[in-house]
Amino acid sequence: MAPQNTERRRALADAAIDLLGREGVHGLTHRNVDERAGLPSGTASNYFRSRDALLVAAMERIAGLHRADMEAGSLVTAPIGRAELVGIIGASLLYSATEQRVRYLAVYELTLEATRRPALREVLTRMHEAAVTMTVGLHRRLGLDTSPDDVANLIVLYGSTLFGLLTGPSDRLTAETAATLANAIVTGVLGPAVRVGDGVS
Amino acid sequence: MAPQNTERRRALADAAIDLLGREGVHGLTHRNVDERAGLPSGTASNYFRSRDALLVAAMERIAGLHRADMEAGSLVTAPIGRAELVGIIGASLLYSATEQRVRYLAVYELTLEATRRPALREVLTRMHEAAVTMTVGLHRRLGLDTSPDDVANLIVLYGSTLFGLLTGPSDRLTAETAATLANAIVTGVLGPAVRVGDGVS
DNA sequence: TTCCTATCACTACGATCGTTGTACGACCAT
DNA sequence: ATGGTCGTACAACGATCGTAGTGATAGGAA
Repeated sequence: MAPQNTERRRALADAAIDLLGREGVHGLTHRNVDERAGLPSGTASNYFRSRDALLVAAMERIAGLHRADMEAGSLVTAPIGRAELVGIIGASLLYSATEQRVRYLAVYELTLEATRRPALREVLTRMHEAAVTMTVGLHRRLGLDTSPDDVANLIVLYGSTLFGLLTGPSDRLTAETAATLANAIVTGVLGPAVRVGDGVS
Repeated sequence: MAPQNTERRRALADAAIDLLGREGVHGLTHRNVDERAGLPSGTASNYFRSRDALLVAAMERIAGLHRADMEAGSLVTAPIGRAELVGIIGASLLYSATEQRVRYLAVYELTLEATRRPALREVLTRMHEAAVTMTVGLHRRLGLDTSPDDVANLIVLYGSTLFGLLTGPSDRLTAETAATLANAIVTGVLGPAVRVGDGVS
């Protein structure tokens, strides 16, 4: 019988995330999760009956953490312009690639794994859709009229860029690089310079 | 003693790549490689004494294939402009994400794994440097004076974007998306097009 | 020919994998 | 207190893992 104890489930999911980010998919085993969480062996296997369930739990936990981070970060309410958007994106890139490095490495491990696991893919898709919705709302609150399509493109490009930042040489992991990339993302998606009727191509 | 038979090594490396792309790092085992290559079990273990060696071999084989593709693709010698560069990059993105999907999924599996394996990381770094050198040469031959730094940025962004394309929903895998992304990459790195009569403030 | 050496197919080993099952203990309604 | 339910700890299963080692064989040197 699968226990419900949510606190312990969370602890196990956190351990799984840590494991994924540090050791990769290949290192994610029930026993390793037990060990990393400091719980008696067999516990993870007890809560998540299959390896698939473990992966899904990790992904869902990350989704929760990501959402919390986004909500905490959306305290900026003043109307902003293009430059400030670039600033926010750049800062977020740097934060995710350094402070939350392990977490987002785990995300990309799971992203790759989702290619072959329908269960994971579904969670990932939902997470992406939620992110788009939230970000559109955020942009509105910031006084930006970015279209949902453009927001989706920004998010995809953001995610891709973060991957590059995480896996690239560590000397590239600077505020400067992040700023440059953020500018490239925004300029690339939204087109040059902010004008009334913005041009896409 | 480790056999040298280069043809068989290549066959095994190809099987490893296929396995990485289709089943992920977790699916790469000596025995699976044997099976996929249609060789008696024990062969892969014979040629590549450790799992690490297998991963490195796969990475190096991909580097070779990638280089070959690049050289084959650089037959375009006429001087080109910004639009044509975008076209080439877009076509390349689409080709890599569809025709060579498995190969490049393998690349990203290895990229993530390189985070934790010095041997792999070194191969990957060399591969990236070679790509920059080659691409700079290609740009020169095409009549473009893109700076090495910009080329490096283009490559990083290209790689990141390809990751996004490979792992995103399959309905995004179109020539149109590829073209849009290619334009975003070029515009983002090289800045907005410098055209006469363009409304750049 | 005969010997030698490199290459090969194949086997063996201990460790660890994912998963399932069972027995103990805490808790709650009665 | 008692009976029953649920969470937990732990053991055990067969399968598969990474790796090392063992003969057999084939082709050139002597």
